[in-house]
Amino acid sequence: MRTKGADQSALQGQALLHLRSRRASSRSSLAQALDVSPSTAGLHVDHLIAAGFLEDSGREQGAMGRPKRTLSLRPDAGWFAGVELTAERVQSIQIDFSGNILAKHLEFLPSHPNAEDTINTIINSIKNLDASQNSPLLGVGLGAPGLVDPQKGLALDHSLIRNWTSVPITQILSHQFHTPVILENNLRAVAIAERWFGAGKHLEDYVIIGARSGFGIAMVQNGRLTRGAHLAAGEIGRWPWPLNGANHKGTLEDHLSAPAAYRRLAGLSNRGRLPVDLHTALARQADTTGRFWNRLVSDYARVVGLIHFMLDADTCYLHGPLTALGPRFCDDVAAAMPNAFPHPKNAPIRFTPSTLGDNAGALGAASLAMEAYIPSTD
Amino acid sequence: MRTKGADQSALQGQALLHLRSRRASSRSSLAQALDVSPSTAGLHVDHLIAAGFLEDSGREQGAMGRPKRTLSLRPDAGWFAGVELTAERVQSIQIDFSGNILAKHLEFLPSHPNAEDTINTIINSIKNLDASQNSPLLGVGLGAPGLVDPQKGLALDHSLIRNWTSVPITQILSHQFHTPVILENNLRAVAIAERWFGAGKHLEDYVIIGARSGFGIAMVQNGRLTRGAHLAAGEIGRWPWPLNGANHKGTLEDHLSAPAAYRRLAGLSNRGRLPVDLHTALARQADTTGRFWNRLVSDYARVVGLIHFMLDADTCYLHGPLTALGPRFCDDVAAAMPNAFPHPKNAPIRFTPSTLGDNAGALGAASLAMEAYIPSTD
DNA sequence: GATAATTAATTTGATATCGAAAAATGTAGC
DNA sequence: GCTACATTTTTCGATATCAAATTAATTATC
Repeated sequence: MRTKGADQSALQGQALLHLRSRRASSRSSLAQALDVSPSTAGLHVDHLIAAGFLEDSGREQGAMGRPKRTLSLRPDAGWFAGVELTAERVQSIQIDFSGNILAKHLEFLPSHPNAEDTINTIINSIKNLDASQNSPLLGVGLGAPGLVDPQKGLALDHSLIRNWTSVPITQILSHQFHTPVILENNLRAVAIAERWFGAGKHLEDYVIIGARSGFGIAMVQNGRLTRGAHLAAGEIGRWPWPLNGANHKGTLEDHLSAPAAYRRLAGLSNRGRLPVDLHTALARQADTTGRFWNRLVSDYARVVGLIHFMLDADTCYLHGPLTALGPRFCDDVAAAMPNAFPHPKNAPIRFTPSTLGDNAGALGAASLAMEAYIPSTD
Repeated sequence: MRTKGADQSALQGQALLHLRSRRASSRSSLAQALDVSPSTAGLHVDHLIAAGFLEDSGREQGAMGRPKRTLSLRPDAGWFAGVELTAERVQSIQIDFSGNILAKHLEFLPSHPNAEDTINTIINSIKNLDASQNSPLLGVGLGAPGLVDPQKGLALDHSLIRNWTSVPITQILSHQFHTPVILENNLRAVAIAERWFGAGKHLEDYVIIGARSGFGIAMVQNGRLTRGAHLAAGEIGRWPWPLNGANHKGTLEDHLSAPAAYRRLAGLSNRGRLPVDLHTALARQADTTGRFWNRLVSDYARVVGLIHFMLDADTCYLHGPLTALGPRFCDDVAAAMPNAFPHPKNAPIRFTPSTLGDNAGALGAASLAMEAYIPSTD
C-alpha cells in the first residue's frame, strides 16, 4: 500500500515491537498481530533472523497441534538511548534491543545553563551510557520540557535555559551519533514509558497526571499521544485556581504542583523555594488524617474528576514526587471524588501512582526511539 | 499489507473520500493523497469509472505540463441516509454520492416513546427520503443520544425512551435496508458533519461544544473521534457547577445547557420547562449588554478556557440553539477568556458558532455512512 | 501403536503494487 | 513552427504479498 521497500522495513519494525511487547511470540502469532498472511510473516522473520535481530528460541506447546517456534529478540543487536532533560538535570538511560534496562546516568546542569551547555551535557550523558561499545546505538530519544515539535525535531521553548528557542536538537544529535533521534515533550514521553514499562501496557486511553515542579497532563487517546493543534495539549497547570476565581488570582500549578503540595502538607506558606531533597522526608512525615491532607486530597479529586468526565480515560496515573506519598494518596483522592461530583454513577475512576520512578521520562524517551526503530535487512 | 481484496476496495473507498473532500481531483493527485504509485492510482480509477462511481470530467491545465484529467463522482451512483435521534424527534437527511444534500425529513416521536415506536419512526423516516427510487441506498448512519457503541452497533442507554437499553439498532436497520449501518453518538456525529460540511474541513484537532437540552462536547484529536475508554468522553455536563462547589450542588448542564442559558438570559428562575419554540424569540430579545448576558458569557468563557488549555484544539465550535444568538456571543466569550485565565499568552483561542444548523446531527450521521462506504468493482 | 485431529510453518502459483521508463499533452521561449 | 521543458498518465517488467495447498509436529482417540 505504501512504498514497497519502506513498507517492508516498517513491517519488520512492527514485528519487533509486537515481539517486545509479548503481543506475539511466533511466526503465526506475528501474522495475526501484523494482519498479514502466515507466509509473509514467516518470510520477514527469516530476514530478521538472518540479519541478527531475532533468534529461534525453542518451542512452545499449545493445547494441541504443532508447537510454536518461539522467537526472541537478540539483546546484543543494539541499544537505544533515552534522555530526559529538565531545567536542572539530564537523566539518561540505556535499554538493549529486547527492552532491558542496562544502565542509567545522571548529570546536573550548571545553575544558569545556556543552550550550548545543555546540548553538551546531553551528548556527554549519552556517551557515558555506552560503556561496552560492542553493540551499536540504534536510536536516541529525548524528552524535553515545554513546547516541543516532534515532526520538525525542534525544542521550541524553555524559559529556564538561555537561548533555548527552536533548537534543532534532533539534527544536532543525529549528526553526532549517526542515528535517528526522536524528540518529544518529557511528560508525553512518560506516557510512552507507562505503555512499555508500566501498568498501562494494553490501554488505549489513559492519562498521566504530572505533578512535578510544574503541573501538566499527558494523554493517550485511541492509542496515540494527544499533542493538540499547537503542541500545547495538557497544559492545565495554567488553569485558574480556584477554578471559579477571576482576575488572575493564581493557577492550578501554584497549588497542586509537587513543591506546592508538599508545602501545603507541611502547613507552610507559598513563599520561598522548597528543596526537592526534602520531598521524601516530607512524604514520610505527612499526616494522612489532618486537614492539610484532606484539603489537598479534595483539590486533587476535583481536578482528576474534571479530567475523568471529560476524557473518560481508563486510568489516570500520578507521576512525580507525590508518588512518594504511597498508594494511600491516590486511594483517598479516588474516594473523595463522589463528594465533588453530583452524579458519580457509571464512573469507575481509576487513579493510581505510577510504578515507574524518577527515570520514567528517560525511559519513555528510550521507548520512543525503540518504537521508531526500523531495521534494515539487506 | 492487509488482505488483498479488502485492501483494494478500501483503497478505492479512500479514493472516493479524497475526491469528495477535494483533497484530490485527478489520478496523480489521488496517488499522492493515497500514498500509492501513479500506476496503482490510475488502475483503481479505471475500475471505479468502469463500475459507474466516477467519470472523467474534462481537463484542468496547471501552470505547465500535461493537464490533469479531472475526476468527478457520479451523483447518481447511490445515496446515503443520515438520521439523528433525540428524545423528541427523528431528523433524517439524504445525500447523494457526491455529497449533495437532496432531501430532509422530520418526524416527531410520541410523547412517551418506547423502543419499538422509536425504531419504527427511524425506519419510516429513512423510507420517506427515498422518493425517487432510481438510485440505490448505499449506507445508513444513525446518531443516537447517550452512550453508544459503534463497534458493536449497540445503542446502550437512553433514559427518556422506554426499554431502550442495548438496542442492536445497526442490526435491525441493516436487516431492513440491506446496507451497512453506522452508529455513533449524535454529538460526535455533529463533529463529523463539521468536518465534511462545516468550517472544520481540514482540521485534525477541534471540539464541538454541544449546548442543547443537555451539555456535552465532542472531540476530534489526531483527526479521529475521541470516545474514551467507556464511550463516555465529553460528558462534561456532569461537571459540578460552580466548579469549586461541593456536596452535590448542581451540574454544569443545569446552568449552561441551551434551556438554562435562555432562562438565564431572560432572567427567569431555574424552575419549569422552557419550550424550545421560544429559543429563537428569546435570542432576538437578548440584551447583549446586560448583566445576565455578561454572566453567561463569563461562565462560558471559563468552560471553553478549561477545554482549550487541556486539549489545545484548533477551534471550538458552538453547536445548538445558542447559535441563534449570533457570532456576538462567541466573540464575547473569546474576549472574556483573558479575564479568567492568568496566563493567556500563546493561547490563540478560537470559538465560533457552527455554520451548520439544526440538521448537523443527521448530516454527520450521513457523513459517517459516506466515510464508511466501500465500493465493490467486480 | 496406528489414525485422526489440531495447530504451525512452508511452498507455490496468482495477483496487486511498485519503480522506472515511455508516451501523452500541454506551456515557454525563440 | 520548432525545440526545450514540465506535468500527467500509461505501460511494463520486477517484486512483495496473498490464498490455498502442503508439509510438519504435536496431542487425542481408539
